[in-house]
Amino acid sequence: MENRQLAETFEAIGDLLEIKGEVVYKVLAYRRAAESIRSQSRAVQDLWREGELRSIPGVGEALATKIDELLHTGKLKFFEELKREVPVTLVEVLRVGDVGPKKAARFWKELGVKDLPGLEAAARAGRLQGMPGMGARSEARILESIEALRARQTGRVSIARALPVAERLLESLRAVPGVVAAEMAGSLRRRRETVGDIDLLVGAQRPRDVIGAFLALPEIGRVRGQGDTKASVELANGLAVQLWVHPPEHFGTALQYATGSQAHNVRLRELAQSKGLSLSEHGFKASSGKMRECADEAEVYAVLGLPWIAPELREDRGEVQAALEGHLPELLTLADIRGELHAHTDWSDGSNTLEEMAEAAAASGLEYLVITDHSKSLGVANGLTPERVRQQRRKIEALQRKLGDRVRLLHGTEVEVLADGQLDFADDVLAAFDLVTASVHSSLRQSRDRVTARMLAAIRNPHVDIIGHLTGRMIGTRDAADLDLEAVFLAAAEQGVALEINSHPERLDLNDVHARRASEVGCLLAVNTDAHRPEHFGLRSYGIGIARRAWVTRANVVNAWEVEQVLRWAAGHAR
DNA sequence: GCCGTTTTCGGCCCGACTGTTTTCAGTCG
Repeated sequence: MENRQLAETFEAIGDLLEIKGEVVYKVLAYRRAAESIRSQSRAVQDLWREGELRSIPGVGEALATKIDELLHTGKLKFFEELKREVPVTLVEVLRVGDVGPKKAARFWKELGVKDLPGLEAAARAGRLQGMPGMGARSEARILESIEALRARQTGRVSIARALPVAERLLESLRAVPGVVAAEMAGSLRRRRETVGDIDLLVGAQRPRDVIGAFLALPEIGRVRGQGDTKASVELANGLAVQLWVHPPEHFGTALQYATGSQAHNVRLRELAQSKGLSLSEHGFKASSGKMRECADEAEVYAVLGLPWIAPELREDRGEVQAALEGHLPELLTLADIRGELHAHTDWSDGSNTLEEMAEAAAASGLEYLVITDHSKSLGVANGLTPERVRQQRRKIEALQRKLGDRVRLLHGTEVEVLADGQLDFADDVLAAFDLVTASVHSSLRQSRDRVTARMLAAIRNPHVDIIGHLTGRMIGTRDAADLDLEAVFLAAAEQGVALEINSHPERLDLNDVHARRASEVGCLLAVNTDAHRPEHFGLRSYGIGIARRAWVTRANVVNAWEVEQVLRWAAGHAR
């Protein structure tokens, strides 16, 4: 059983317990454990075999026993009994805005509502209004929320879709009179791979004026709520946006609060309490009632005795402890990247010529570019035969003479790892490349053992330098291949083979949790764009976000090295 | 249900907004 399934089980238990009316701290304990399991860099199943379940934060005696039962039998009696008590389909009702555990429980007990269609039918029939504390407006609001939920399909959107929208909104807000600062916050600022909504924070003396100006923007579709300091809207394009406005004097605490994550904020507030302070978005309140405001975010951390923590780390994955101990990593930045190791041209499935891609690389400030067109078996991508590989090499050499020292071109390949684990080029063909990336594009649904064996075979081929987009997942559309990641990471570390963080926003593969584990066991990484056209070089910032979320530093990122070091490594890491 | 340089028992973050309320519960982030 995978971490994701364990986390989902505990999450469902938390929801059902909450509907049942269990004490809130027990509910929170299940949720915290679920989140902790989700962000575990190792497979819980492995920890279980090693008897290390209790090392997972938030897992105590009771939950360790439950994990043990789940992994032994695939089932959990406690959960099965709970489902007999409370219909598990009620969990979907909680996803409706303005419906929480209390209302869900009452709809169920008093109206017999067991699932989402049941709730909708009850609302349409006017059966919700008239219940204590519920009027016609509450009922209409719930119907609206159900429709919004259906229209959005999945609740989360790609960071690449949300980020440009957020930037345009910030530009509009900065133009509003009285606005002295406007920043994005929330999961967007933390650079999660997908975001549930866009969170924006503005610093201004007269918040109400800013909110009025914001609600008048042409992009706004529907206003979900508004007050003196915050507004919640849905844009015409369906994205949800939240705006907070605070006076500049406490912009720092407000930005810290709005950035989250919630679990990170809870840690900070606990830390504040231990110093006799109460931390909120408005500032630190001493027991005397005296407020200490922070205009700057770094000051918030300083008051707590911490160095500033980069937003990408704020997931309650050990960053507060690391900050307390002075062990925060010096994170990779976009400026650290010197070269691109994975790019395609019209020789295979890219859109542009060698020369156009080389010019674009030079223009974007890259020192070197490795051309890695596909190999012959990837027919849909017009993969290269060995003969075309030789032709391409001559072209690249000629182009290099023309380019001079503006950008260094290297000849590489993205060679297919075939269904049987063989590579798509013979060893003598592979040996002639400057750099070899091996990737899987098909037969991703093979059994765990077979996919893992293919990857291990590729890693152990002495010519392979990098494994491209390891799991093959496409966010929201294709699941990751079932792989023994731990075995792959250990083999890659041993062979000195680098693992790619593919920056394409639909891939982001490795993801943050996996990249962190790979890095922990000593793997080299490469933050590549897999560019198929010049604009794609700009996607690297998304890969950098993942690398930072994975606590990655410059030293073990191959394309942060100078080109000569890359070539020495490519020539010599195999044993 | 978890957890411990205040504790192995008694705590467990903090505030805004909404709707339907004459003072607050529920939801959300």
